[in-house]
Amino acid sequence: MPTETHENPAPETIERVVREGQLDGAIVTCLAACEVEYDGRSGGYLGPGDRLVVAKPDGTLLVHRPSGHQPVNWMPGGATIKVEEDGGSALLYARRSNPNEYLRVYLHEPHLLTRFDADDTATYQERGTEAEMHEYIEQNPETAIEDGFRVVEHERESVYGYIDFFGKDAEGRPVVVEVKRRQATLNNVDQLKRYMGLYRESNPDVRGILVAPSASDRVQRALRDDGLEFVELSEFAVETRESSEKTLSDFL
Amino acid sequence: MPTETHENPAPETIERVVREGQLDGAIVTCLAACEVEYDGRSGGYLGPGDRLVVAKPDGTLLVHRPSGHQPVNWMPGGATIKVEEDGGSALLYARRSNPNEYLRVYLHEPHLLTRFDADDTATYQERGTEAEMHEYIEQNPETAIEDGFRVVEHERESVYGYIDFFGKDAEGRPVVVEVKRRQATLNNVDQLKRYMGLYRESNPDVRGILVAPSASDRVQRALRDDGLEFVELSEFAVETRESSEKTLSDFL
DNA sequence: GGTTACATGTCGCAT
DNA sequence: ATGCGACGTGTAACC
Repeated sequence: MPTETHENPAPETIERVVREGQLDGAIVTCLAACEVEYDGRSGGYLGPGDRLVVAKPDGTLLVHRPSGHQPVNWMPGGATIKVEEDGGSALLYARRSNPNEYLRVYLHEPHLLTRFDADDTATYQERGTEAEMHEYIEQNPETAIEDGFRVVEHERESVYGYIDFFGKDAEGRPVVVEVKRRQATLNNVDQLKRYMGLYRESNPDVRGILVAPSASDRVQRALRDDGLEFVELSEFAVETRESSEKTLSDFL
Repeated sequence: MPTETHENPAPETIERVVREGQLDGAIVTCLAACEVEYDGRSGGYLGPGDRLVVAKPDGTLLVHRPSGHQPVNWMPGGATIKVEEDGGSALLYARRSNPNEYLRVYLHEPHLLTRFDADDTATYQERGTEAEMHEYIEQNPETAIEDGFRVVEHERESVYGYIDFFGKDAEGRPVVVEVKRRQATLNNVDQLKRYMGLYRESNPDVRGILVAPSASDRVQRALRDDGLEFVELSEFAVETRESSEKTLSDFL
């Protein structure tokens, strides 16, 4: 049994289990009434309440409330986690530098402490990233962008940042392409405009294309107003994707 | 005791505890060897391994590996969580629409199942947000920005969104101020440029200032290239903030 | 370690 | 519901 549980653990038990867990590579969780205090890039205080506290062996510390996707407080991996005594109860204390931050969890009523010697070597396989879109464009430039388009350079570095694709159209005009995997935003238009600034001065003929599965009217209008273009790559839209209810075997 | 634990729970137990937890507002966690499958905005597959699975009563489902701040897979709040039977073992199934997504967690070896009737009504109190920086600028415009600067309008609404500060300099020229609480990015430059576009047409004299604790050379150059300015507000840099090691009493 | 840009970002707010 | 910007964003890639 790779798990270990302690009901209503004493402060010394919490101290020992957390310390050993950090050393042995085990996940330690605590279901507890607690109070939380954070200071660093920002600062915050959370009054008493019941939460799930998770201490991972890489120094990650999470405090989860009964609702919400995100932890209300946390410390990213790399922090050092310790347990101190605070007036008869245990205090989880995580600290890191760069930036200098700390998180304190006062475990007023630790109901359940668990240790899990988790062994997890699998690598996560991901689909549908922007990288896949890039690959598709690189291998099907004419289908993806337009007839006669060819890629000259992928991920071109410039003074203003990285350009997704730099290419030429059928008539030899230079084309700057910015790719987004989600519906395009005004920020994305700005980003393309920023890159355009590099080329328009020396060559007013340069074209700029924003490639995305969709774009709002406002974005499409902003593009037109600046002489830029939008190419809809609907193959990568989420909505239109068949929700095929794959089963596990499809992934193997 | 607001917690309940089940060692090596049977699929029916998992089904019951998760279902009841969702109804009663309890956090249910499971330490288990599992396999995970996700499809929606992106897609992914994670082979067998030991993880911490958390089901919150608001529909949040989290799968945490032994390291890393973020869950490897998740479903945000609002999803419906169910447990199905899959060849003798339990399958946690979360689904939501808009966007259409699902997450499946095949609990091959559920070591420990816990239920926590968490009662958490405290509100999180935050300090050090961008709002504080705005307050500082509003109350110390000349120290923060430059001699003779005065705020005409805070959070001015424009066609393109809200401008942090609209003001006048010592010579009466209009000034658009964009405030960032972290090191400025190229995106922030873009944003300021977008706002500037509104005013430059009618008044080419208008100045644009990006205020942030720091900015890279490239960002400063991008600003200069567009006739914009950078003001370093180092008072709000995290590094220089004294890490004063407050205690709990300081917050009360 | 710094800079840059992506992310299943999530979250909150305003239309 | 959708659009838009902030976030203690985290995270990887590149230098």
